[in-house]
Amino acid sequence: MKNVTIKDVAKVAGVSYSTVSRALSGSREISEATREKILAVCQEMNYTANTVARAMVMKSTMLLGLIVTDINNPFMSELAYHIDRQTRTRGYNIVLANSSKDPEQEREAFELMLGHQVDGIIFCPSSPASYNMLKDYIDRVPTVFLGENLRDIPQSYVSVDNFRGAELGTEYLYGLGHRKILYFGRRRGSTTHQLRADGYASACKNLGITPQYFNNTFPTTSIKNGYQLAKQLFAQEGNDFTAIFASTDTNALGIMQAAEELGIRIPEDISLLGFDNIRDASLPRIHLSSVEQPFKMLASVAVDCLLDKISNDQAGYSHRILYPALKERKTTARV
Amino acid sequence: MKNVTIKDVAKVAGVSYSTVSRALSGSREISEATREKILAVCQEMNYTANTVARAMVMKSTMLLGLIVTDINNPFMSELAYHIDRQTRTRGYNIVLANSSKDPEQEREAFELMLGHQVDGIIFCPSSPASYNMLKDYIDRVPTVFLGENLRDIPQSYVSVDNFRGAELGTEYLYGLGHRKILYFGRRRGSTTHQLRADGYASACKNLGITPQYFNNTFPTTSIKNGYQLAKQLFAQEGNDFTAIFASTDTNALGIMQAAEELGIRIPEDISLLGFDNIRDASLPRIHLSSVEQPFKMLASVAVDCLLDKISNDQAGYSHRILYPALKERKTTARV
DNA sequence: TTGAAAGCGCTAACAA
DNA sequence: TTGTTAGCGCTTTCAA
Repeated sequence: MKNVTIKDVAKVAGVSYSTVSRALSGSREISEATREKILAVCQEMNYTANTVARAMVMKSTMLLGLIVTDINNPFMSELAYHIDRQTRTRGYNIVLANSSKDPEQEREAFELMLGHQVDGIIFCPSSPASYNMLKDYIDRVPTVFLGENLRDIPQSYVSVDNFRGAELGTEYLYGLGHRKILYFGRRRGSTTHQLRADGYASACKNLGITPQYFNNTFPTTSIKNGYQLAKQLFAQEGNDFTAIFASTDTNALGIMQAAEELGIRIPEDISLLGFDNIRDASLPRIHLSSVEQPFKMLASVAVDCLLDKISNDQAGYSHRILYPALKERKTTARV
Repeated sequence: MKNVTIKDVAKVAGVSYSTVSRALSGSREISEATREKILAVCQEMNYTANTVARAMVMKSTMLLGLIVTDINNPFMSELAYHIDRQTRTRGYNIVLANSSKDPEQEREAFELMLGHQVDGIIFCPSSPASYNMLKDYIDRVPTVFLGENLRDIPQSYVSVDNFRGAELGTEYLYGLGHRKILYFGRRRGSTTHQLRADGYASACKNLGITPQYFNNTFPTTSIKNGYQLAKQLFAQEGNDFTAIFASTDTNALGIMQAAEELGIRIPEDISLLGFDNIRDASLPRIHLSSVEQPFKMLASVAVDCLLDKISNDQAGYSHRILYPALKERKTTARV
């Protein structure tokens, strides 16, 4: 399985190997005749340029690292898909790593990416705490954080406007006639979640309604956790709400599952609104209304931001906050 | 952002750079004292070995290509997750590419992977036709096909036993009392789909029931296509079945959507069985019964198979066919 | 046990 | 327009 190199091509074409390099790189300092001859030989010999060797001298691998918590998570695979599309058209390839939300694995992933000399990293952190832990790495390679709002951290990140999204959702529910809205899944240790809870609180205040919270006691958010939480919620006395605003779609799905078991009808008995608009939300029978993260846009802004950083070392950093939109489906109804 | 190299370390440690290399590679021809000193310096200087340079001389990048049709597809992201886990523990990283089921993009992906000198490729082809089209590439790099059964093609692949899976599903439905079972989504151009349809036919024959088919006229399988097909199915005259066996879960989801619109109740009016057991099948309100692909096992067998091939060029090829299992949920009921 | 030097496949500066 | 050569960061003989 010996690969054919530029030297093999040169030998066959009867030129020096730097001439072959020129032909391949589209240099103008070469005659049209030689170029064509060389290109023909390349074709014939099935020559594929060795990007690794090129990387050594160019100091660019055309590889971008993508560190996600879990590619299996629809939120992440949605982003990954768009990131791959965006970068491929610009000649970059993606090196993927899952962190499983484990800081140690995040560190490992960075280490690996650096070893592979990726030109930059798109990093979906497991929590804002990742920033401090990985600061040293981030100084060594252009990095943009994606998905998590890191507030005033001096690094580039792109995120949806979580505060505004929560306001939007609350206002929407209010518009449907709901006055008793429970915010489900407030969680510590995540700026994103903090902002969402704050947005909800702010909207409640403006609307003149009383905020109610049911907190997420788990360190992460998943359907399963949402389900267990929801069971607790529904089991407790004195509930008084007509709508639930779930902090994430996965939480909302957990609520649906609990409601289903308990015979609580959605939206007849309570309305349910999610946040993220993951693919699952649009599935038949689910039809989850949700505050939408503009995945494609998030991906493309993150990619642009990273490539900017790569081509211009001194560019500083930027925080790009995108607007969410409301996706109305069938889990929300007028009171 | 200049990276520290082995030479920088050597200078600080006061040794030659080949000594540093030895310390790092765990060579025994070095004194314990020097090794420790060097390792300490590496630590202190934040040295990360340049895998690219190492790859040049070792002729191994420790990179594996993963070509999927679409990482956004739960079937694929499921596999990708497990593949990443499996390979990471063995020191490999994943370069990801989406083909969008487009043969031209598959070719491009191979070209890119070869350029990056990946040590091997796990390839989830869009169709069996991919094999012929990409034969030349496959000769140049260890490759294993995943997900699609390529029958007697002289290349390694790992796949579930689609024939047996379809038999299993049919038998299960029969056991529930169903005698009129419609096979939904038979499609040309995919061995996988052919085998599933054949397995169904075989089971029908053994069971003494009459097979009924509703063909997929689209070139691909998706919820949307399944939905459109199902609308056609339900609109036609003379339907006579109590259960539908969908060729894939995505098709089944499409059927659910159509049934929902039309007020057809599942499983009260008809039972519905899927194939693949993608993550969506287990969602609340969906509860799709399905023939399960053992994703984790598929991934780990594919990884083993590929690493085998990489370490032993002459290993020939192998076809690994895994057993499916039946996952019973709530879309299937006794007649 | 350590150092010197060749070479992996390529690009780019310099010569011709 | 083309060829020669140095060198990217590393591993690995071969000498010392």
